Amino acid sequence: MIAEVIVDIASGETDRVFDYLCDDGLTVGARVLAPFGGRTLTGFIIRLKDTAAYPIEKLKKVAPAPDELPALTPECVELSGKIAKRYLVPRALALRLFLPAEMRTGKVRELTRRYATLAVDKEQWNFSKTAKNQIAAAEYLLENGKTDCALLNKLFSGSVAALQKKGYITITEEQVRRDPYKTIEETGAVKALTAAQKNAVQAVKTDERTVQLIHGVTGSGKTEIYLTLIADCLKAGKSSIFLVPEISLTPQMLAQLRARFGKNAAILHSGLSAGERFDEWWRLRTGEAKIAIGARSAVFAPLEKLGVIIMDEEHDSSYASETAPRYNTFDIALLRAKRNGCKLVLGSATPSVETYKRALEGEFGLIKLAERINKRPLPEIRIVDMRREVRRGNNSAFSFALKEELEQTLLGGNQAILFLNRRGYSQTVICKECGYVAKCEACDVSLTYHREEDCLKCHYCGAKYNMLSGCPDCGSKKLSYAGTGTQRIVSDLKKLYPQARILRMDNDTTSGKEGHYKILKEFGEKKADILVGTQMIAKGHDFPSVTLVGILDADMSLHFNDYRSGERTFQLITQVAGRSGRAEEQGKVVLQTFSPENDVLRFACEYDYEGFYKNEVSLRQAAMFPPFSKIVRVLISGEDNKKALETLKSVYFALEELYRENEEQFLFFNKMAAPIKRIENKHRYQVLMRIVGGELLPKIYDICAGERTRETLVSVEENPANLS
DNA sequence: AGCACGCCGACT
DNA sequence: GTCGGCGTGCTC
Repeated sequence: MIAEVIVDIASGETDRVFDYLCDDGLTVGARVLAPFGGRTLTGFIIRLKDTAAYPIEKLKKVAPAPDELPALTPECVELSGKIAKRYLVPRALALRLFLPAEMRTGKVRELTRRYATLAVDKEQWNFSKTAKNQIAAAEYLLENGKTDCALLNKLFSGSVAALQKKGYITITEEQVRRDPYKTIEETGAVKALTAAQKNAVQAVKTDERTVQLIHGVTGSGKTEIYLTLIADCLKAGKSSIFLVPEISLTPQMLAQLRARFGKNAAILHSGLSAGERFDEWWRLRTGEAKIAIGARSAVFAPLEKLGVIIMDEEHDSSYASETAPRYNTFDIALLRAKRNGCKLVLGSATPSVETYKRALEGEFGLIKLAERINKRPLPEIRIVDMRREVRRGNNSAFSFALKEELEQTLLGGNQAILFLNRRGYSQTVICKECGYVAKCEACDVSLTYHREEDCLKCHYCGAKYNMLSGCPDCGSKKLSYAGTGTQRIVSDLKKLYPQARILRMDNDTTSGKEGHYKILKEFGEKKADILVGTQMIAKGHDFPSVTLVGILDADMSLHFNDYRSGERTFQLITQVAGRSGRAEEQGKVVLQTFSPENDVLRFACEYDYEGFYKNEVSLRQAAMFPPFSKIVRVLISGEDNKKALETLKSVYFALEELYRENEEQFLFFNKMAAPIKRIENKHRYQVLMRIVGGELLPKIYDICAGERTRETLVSVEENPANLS
């Protein structure tokens, strides 16, 4: 047999099929050891055939890798091809997505355990009278049968070796899976579904459209719908993928899944040890577990016969990959759903504008859950005008109203969360007196302050503006272009409330994966009164004692230099508000802003998604931003600046031809340095386009695929989540 | 990605 | 005269 093999080297030069001889019995998707230019590499069989295009006498032979099954399913192999093409990455890189990283390094192996079985009948026993432990161990084996050697040694102080030496027992080795759930308490019984939930389940199953969007307010019981869908698949012998945002993989959720599905569920998350992740992956691959739960990478779970794919919190930005291949979880999920003939269920209280539009237009099924399960009202959101605070002489980060509420909360023995919205390094210029925000004249997107050039830039068209010396609207000199950090907030709070216990959670305080969890746990155990943090505290845990949420600077998100800033802000406020008042007591939210009249904030305060959507969609249409157009960014990066520039020029000229021929489909077309000019010593340039209609995209991909060189990377992104 | 092959400057 | 710099090409 001849095997087409992709060698596991992520480079353009080796990114092609190599033919090898192979023994029968090897299948597509199997990992192999391939002799390649003097060394031996791991490779993947992507096709089997009888004849080779390459001279047959020059073919070398692959050896099978020691896997218990072919590492990849045929579906994975197929999908990797599409991913490589779509995201312009070497096939090897696309294939790697489907394997746990641990498998490539080879450092982690299957765990085996030794078991002892009695080999001699009791009549033939001939122990010395002093060997009390050996006799006891033998008796134990007689009674209990096959026993773990480690246990036997523990019970009868190291008698295994002696028994083995004398031939009384035989030792067998068996593979065991590591158990990552030791610390998870199983809670949460199966709850009866409400009529609305039953209808939703039914609608998902009967509607013929592949994608189904469940739009349900916070607390409308979406999780129970997901679990029912998964349980039904399991009954039918089918598997499921349950995708959740990065941090939402909370202990509560894990406990529920564990209680409901036991060992049928495999959890893939970053908190697992390498060995655990490896074993969980294999449990899915062998079919021991039929449910994969995890963040975006779980969309690559090696499951066959998929019955449903669920994407909870569909709008969450963590579903977009930030490293090559920069895939969109939704796109991959849709490919898999179509190929498996199963449903892709999206769920959110605040769907992304794009998704909701497609649902309204009938492309996706739309299921609405308007009522909360417990019928309790959502917390009241109170807008505080920070301009007035400044005029009244309050220059601190806390409004009078917030301070009042904080005092009430502390007095009542409850907890508060203060939310600070600092995003990356981007800085927006805002007038502290009138709320004016510097925006691009051409794009209607907030400008970003660049310190090194002391200027303002638009990240969508590259336009440069001089830094303002005062507010163009009111003339005030009180311009602010830096948000207050969490550290500063905490020290101010300590001065205000010396007796309060305060926890801080941001990138600095949460070292490692355990960091988040530890801080949240402490707060959950009421070891602190106030939690101060960035967006990472917006999702996740339920804190029953939290009755106050303060959003300190809603503007930071509102005026972020992204056309989706309104959408993000609405989502954020809804999510953060959901943290307040989870138990008996009614929760409150104080929202501080310099733009209190802003539509997005108004709609968010009333939990009016429909209103927000209508408003947002008309804005997007007027400005011709997605979903009415597509932003396409071609990013060119390379260590050698000269070569990167050469590639940029070459890409630009090739694309320019396309632009000239189809000018009516382009709203914008230009080349520029990327907003972050260098990352990891790689110089970055981009060609930015805004196009209407989808016909040009494949051509853009084709052009860019041909421009990849040895030293420069070319990637294409559609509606990138950020333009850094 | 690596490794070999191959063509030009500073040394025992 | 050689040792070694890393530019270019190849790996089934």
